[in-house]
Amino acid sequence: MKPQILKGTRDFLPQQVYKRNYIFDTIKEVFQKYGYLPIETPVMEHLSTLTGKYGEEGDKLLFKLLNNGDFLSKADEEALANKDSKKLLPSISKRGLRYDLTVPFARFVVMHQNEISFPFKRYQIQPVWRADRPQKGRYQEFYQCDVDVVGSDSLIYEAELIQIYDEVFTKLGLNVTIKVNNRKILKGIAEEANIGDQWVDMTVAIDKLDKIGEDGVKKELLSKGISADSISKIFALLETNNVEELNFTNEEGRKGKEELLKIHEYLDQSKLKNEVKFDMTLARGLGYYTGFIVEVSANDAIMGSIGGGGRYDDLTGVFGMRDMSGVGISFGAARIYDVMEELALFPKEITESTKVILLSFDEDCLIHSTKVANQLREAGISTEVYPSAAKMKKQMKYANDRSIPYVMVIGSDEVDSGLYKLKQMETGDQQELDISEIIQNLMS
RNA sequence: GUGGUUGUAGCUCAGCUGGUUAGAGCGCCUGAUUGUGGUUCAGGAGGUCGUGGGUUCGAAACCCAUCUUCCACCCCA
Repeated sequence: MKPQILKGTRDFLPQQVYKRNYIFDTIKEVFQKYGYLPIETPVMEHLSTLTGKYGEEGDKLLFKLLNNGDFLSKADEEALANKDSKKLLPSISKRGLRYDLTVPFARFVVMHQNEISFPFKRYQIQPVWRADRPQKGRYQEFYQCDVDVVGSDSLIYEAELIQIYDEVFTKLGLNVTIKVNNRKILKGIAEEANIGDQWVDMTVAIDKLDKIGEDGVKKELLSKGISADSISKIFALLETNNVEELNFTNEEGRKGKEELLKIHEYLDQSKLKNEVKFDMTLARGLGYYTGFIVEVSANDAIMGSIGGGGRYDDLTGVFGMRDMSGVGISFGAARIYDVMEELALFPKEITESTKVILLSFDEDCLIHSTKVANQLREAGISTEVYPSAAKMKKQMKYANDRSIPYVMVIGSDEVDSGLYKLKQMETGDQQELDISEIIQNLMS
């Protein structure tokens, strides 16, 4: 049998796991500093929990799990006979893999509302699955790192989350641009152009501005039945780069403008290292965002967004809990990884595990090595023993290949004298020291 | 889901319009060096040409299917 891995999924080698953990650890450290609490949810959910939350496209990208047991005997016979997959589905699949962390979180909040205090600040780092066609930086299985707050509509959290983005990416050594906008502004623009009911169409179109250009967007808007008059009004408003200069005659737009200004006021109290840019063409797909929206892209690499989020006024509504406003952001760990790899931003130390390895000349020395190794481990030093008295060249090569920074060579002379040779692999320097000196050396 | 693209040694790739025994570089193994890795030199191992079918006297090459890679769209982290 030929070993194979599913498309869009990957194995992780030790070095890669170290690097990924470095990203996770950095993110967690910042999350915790702002008082966010960790939770986890199952990889599987009721299919009904997931469907209908991500739009029609999203439903297609959900991984569905076939029911266990004799699923065919319970299948919808009519749908089966007609080969109507869509109709057949509910009768043969009741479970699906989670598509993101936000919807399971909404379910979590409703189910545990009496066990948590609001505003509830949580973070969650777990894999999600999408049956998308894979490309570079796009996988079928990938980790998301989400931070959300539910139970408060205070704009302080919008500012806080931007600050978290800034802090995490600064720590990782990535230069990023944090683009912000507000769905209410987009609605406001649509209303100014008298196409309030078509604001979603408009939003989808202008989101593509940097991709298909002004003419492309105009064409798409026309095809949606939006008048040339409305289109010129929309573009007149989009010219504005400064939030303050935006003048709305409708309530929705004014509200969006006020919110953004307030967020900036809060942000003025912190010193951000990265640019926060108001971008009216930022739309973001997910249907449930209602106010603030944000997206992060790396400045020094060509990659889609490496993070995004926004506010959703009524996420828990579908689960029967009203008036629960939430705001959250997500970090795309796999893409951050790819960008950091491309820019060689991972510190060298993070992939180091074993600090020293003991090499022995014969079986007696090997026994002595295990004793020395235990002394080192007791001192908290990560130590390995080469498992046989193979040729020194072979043992050395192993240490070299594993990038173990120090080796100790144990022969009969060393066993007798209690003085061991400690060799630093990078420089090739070798010193003769006793065990306590070696411990001292390796601890520093 | 639509259109395109890719797959040959562990890795990166060459292999002419179908024609003997499928190559290179790097890596790997052994030795030069029986108490010391990285450099050098010598030798060696390693391939169902993604998989299944078809065309042909003959297929890595042509055709079909399928899986995979990457790209554009859609959407998104």
